[in-house]
Amino acid sequence: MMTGDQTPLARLSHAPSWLINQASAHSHRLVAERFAAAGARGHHYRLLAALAEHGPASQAELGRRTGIDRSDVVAALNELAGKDLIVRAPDPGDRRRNIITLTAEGERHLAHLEGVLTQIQDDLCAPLSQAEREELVRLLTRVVDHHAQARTPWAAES
Amino acid sequence: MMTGDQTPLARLSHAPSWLINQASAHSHRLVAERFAAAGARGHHYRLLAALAEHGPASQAELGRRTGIDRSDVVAALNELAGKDLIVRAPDPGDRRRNIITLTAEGERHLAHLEGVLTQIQDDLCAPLSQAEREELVRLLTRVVDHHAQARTPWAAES
DNA sequence: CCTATATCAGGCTAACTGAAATTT
DNA sequence: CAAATTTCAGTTGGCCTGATATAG
Repeated sequence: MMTGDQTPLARLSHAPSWLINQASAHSHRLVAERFAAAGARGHHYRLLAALAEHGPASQAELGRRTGIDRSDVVAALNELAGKDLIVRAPDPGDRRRNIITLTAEGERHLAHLEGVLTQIQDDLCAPLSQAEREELVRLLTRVVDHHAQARTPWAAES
Repeated sequence: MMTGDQTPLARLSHAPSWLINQASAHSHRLVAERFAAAGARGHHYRLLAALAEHGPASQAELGRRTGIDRSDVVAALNELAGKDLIVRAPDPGDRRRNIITLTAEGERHLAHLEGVLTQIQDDLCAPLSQAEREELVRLLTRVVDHHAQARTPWAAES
């Protein structure tokens, strides 16, 4: 005892990069826990959502849409295919590619995960008002877009 | 060709948890790159900063201050001790503990890392005005505090 | 010849768990 | 006895590189 001083670092705790990392750690834990309870993991949701939103695609396309690395796309799709949530089929028009398609079961699973994610957002942003949540989204979007653009010049805006 | 659709997911891209993770990934990469160039890593800075700010402490105390896991504190302190940036000494008043102290070289190294971190913050928040940066810090602080408190009730406010 | 795709093998950091030995 | 501290061994997820075979 005699410590008593458990306040997090004063200077560090005002640093955006520290705050973002801390917030990310909490978000990450929430996502991991809740998705694990639903039998999924972060990458699974991203891939299913990308398929639902923009339709069937090659694996490379999915990687671009979701920001998931090509290697991890392969592994995650293996798991999703093992649960019959997606189907891999060769592209007749370009035999290098696999066309990935959502199955009916994949759509059901995705719908379930959407609900889980909504709850996660709500818990994560619990201390913020609706207006503040929107402001947070707006600010983070600017930051993320700025750096995403710097890293992937091919992803130029429309 | 014919893909053209490289827009990130519309729904997902408005989700706070996704944005926070993306922002964290960018921040993480910046920190890793810049700190690696300075011969350090994320945990090193946090530990050195905690020592500078609140003075010498046991390893468990450092873990609480910085949010770094007990196991990782051990490993990071080993590396810092190997560079003579900190000193481990047994606590005469409680022989379970090590008292960790910054060396003069550790203070110099920390000062250097502070500069590196300042630059990182600036690059990370480049697209935001000063007022927006403060707002971002304010919002994230609320979120982080809320979840930190839920997880570590021992860290009650003063 | 150069590029794109899918795949595999593996590295690295961060977050974490479990267990042990020691001390309080 | 229970609890705290340090330490080690090991897992997991996410991000990443490099190499390969195949196809455009």
